[in-house]
Amino acid sequence: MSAPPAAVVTAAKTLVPPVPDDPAGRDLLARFYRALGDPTRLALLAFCAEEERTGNECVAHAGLSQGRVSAHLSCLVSCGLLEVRRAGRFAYYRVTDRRVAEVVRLGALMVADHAAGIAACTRVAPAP
Amino acid sequence: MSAPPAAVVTAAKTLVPPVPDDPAGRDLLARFYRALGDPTRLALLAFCAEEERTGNECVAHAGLSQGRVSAHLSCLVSCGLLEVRRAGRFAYYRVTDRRVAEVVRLGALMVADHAAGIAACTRVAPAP
DNA sequence: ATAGGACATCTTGATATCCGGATGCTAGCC
DNA sequence: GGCTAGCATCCGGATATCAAGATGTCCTAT
Repeated sequence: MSAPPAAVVTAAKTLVPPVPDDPAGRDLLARFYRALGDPTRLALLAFCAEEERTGNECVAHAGLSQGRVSAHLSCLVSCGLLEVRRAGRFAYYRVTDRRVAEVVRLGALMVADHAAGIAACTRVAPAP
Repeated sequence: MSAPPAAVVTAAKTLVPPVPDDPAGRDLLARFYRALGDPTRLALLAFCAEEERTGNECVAHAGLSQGRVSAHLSCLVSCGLLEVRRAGRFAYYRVTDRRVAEVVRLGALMVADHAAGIAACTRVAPAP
């Protein structure tokens, strides 16, 4: 009798990264989700998913101060959720990674099923 | 010529919820991702994905105070990421929704591609 | 009935994150 | 050269979230 197909098992483990075992890896993953955990950034993601947008367009759409929107956009870019293209004095932002839409789609589906509980979750502190 | 298949389009919109237009909906979605945005909760999710775990087992695994771990577990339950089964004085926690694993898998994939940027992202404030 | 274990909740600090507004930097126009 | 527009970054101030430790509640065993 032959040994089990170890190579396949190894490949599966590599292709499907679980929650990391090391604290540093978990912290990175948590940071990634926190980048998605702000309503303004979600609105900007949706806005830049439709088509390429300039910084000023994003400011107008978000309705916040220019400095704050710029910081949000920088966050989204460095976390890999948004891409930026520089041309002259303009910056064009856009969603290019299909996985972003997938993550948002799954999140929206789960929120639809648990809206009441999520709204009630204070995450640790009681309501004032 | 006939009208476009409006029914299909409507169905698609319903089946694939995008980022909500209303601020309240976006806030709910953001809250959901923030539930995933903590290293301790991610560790608990992974722990309870393997098999059913009691509260005390979770406390031992997380290495935090019992009260804190209980609050984290409550958060995960009310956000639909974890399910709880009560039996006597014990509480058994478990991941049952396949979408949880999907969201985590996608997040881990994106983190693998943007680890450096995520680690550098301060989300708004400069490094101390 | 009483004692002890398993969970949930409350209180009190310490941090992280958010915000508007001011300041700085570079590109394009007169 | 001098000016203005588009972005990025810095500066406090307000709020949300996290953590430990104490306290309360319910269940089980003696």
